[in-house]
Amino acid sequence: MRLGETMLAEIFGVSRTRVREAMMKLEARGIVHVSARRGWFVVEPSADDARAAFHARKVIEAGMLMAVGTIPQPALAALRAHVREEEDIVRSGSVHDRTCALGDFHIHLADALSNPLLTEIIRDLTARTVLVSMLYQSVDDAASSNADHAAILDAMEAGRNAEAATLMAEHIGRVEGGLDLSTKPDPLAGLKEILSPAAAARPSVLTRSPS
Amino acid sequence: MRLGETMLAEIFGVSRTRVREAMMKLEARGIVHVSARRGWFVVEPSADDARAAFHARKVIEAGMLMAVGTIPQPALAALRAHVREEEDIVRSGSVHDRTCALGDFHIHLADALSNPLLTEIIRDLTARTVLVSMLYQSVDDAASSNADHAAILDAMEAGRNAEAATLMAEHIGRVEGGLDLSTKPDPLAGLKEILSPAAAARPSVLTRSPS
DNA sequence: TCCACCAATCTTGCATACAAGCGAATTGAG
DNA sequence: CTCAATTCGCTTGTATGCAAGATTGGTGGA
Repeated sequence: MRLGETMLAEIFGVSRTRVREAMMKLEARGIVHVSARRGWFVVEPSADDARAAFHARKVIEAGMLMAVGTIPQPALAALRAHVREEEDIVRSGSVHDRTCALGDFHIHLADALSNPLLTEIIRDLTARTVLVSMLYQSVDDAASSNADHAAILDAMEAGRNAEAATLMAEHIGRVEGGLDLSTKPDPLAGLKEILSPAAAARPSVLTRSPS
Repeated sequence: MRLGETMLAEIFGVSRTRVREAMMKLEARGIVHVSARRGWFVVEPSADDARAAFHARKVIEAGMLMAVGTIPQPALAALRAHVREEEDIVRSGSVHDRTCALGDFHIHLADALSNPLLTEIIRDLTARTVLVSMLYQSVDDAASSNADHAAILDAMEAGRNAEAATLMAEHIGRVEGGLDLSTKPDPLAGLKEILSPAAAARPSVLTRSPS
């Protein structure tokens, strides 16, 4: 999926300079990469890259849950509200909406439990794994993920943070397990929907750039 | 500490375009920031930023040790060699060499235990906390840090990963505790030495850019 | 008919030129 | 003497121009 500088410059009505800047920012976040004198491409993570991203998420998100002390009541309530909203979207939303809602849970969790720095790291890692899911034709068992989120939140509300951490690691492992990392990726499987203009009109914390 | 584009362009014999690109890469990694039409500056993390960076390191590095299974013998041997080298440098090296050697331990550890993605994240976070240490006049108890590293490695060699994780969290907490986060930072405390040409001649995994 | 080679075209990489804005120094008034 | 306002210079922000390289289409030969 090639992203030509000139093309993007025309689409957005800016000069190539600004397009290049934006691309290099995205490159630093691991979303696109540049092939010398050939152009910019949305990254197509290898199976190893995919495993690395899921492993990093397990380590960081479980570590975060282990490290946190008591969680403020309002934060728990906000997360519970998100999970409930998630449930609705899983039932009736589009693939894109489901993907965003499920990803947002992890980011909101990080935001509630930790600091902006870790949240940003988790945001980029989540975006990476979402990309992987698109590439490797995930089974996309959204209902199961939603149930996992609810269970994690249950443990947190009960003050069993260690259990929540274990559940989180298992949950991320389950998402990874739903992928077929043995076959070659299908380059354009679901990317078009994720990156479509219609999708851009419904922003998510996943696609929002760090402030 | 201002970094003029023109000045850097002359020093490195390239055009401002390339300097700007490099600066924006560094900005994405949280090393420098740009003030509109005033120039680029090495970041001066606030006390809150400093705490966030140490917290993130605790979560990630402890989480990594918790998640790892059995560690290959050669990796342990390499780490042991590093700790011994570290001991020599702590005894006889300059402040700069000590800082780099102590930081390198964490990066080599990540490299041995985990994947390139996590290693890169930890590298940037470590660079950030080193910057903080320079700014906030750390007590710089290098010998104590070296002993901590040895103890962490002891636990790993004995297969007590959970204990290693705890020790790591305590170690990072100790480094953080050695800082005086209540006073205003001294902008140029030790930065000049770290960023000096002489220092650049002795590269470290800390300063090396991600490949 | 198929393959190899060559040229034309398109793309990025990099430097330079111009515009816009912030800051410091100077000048004037109180 | 002090303080404020204005102007000048230096810095970044942005666009454009040119060169190097890769890809693709065409052509010639086997």
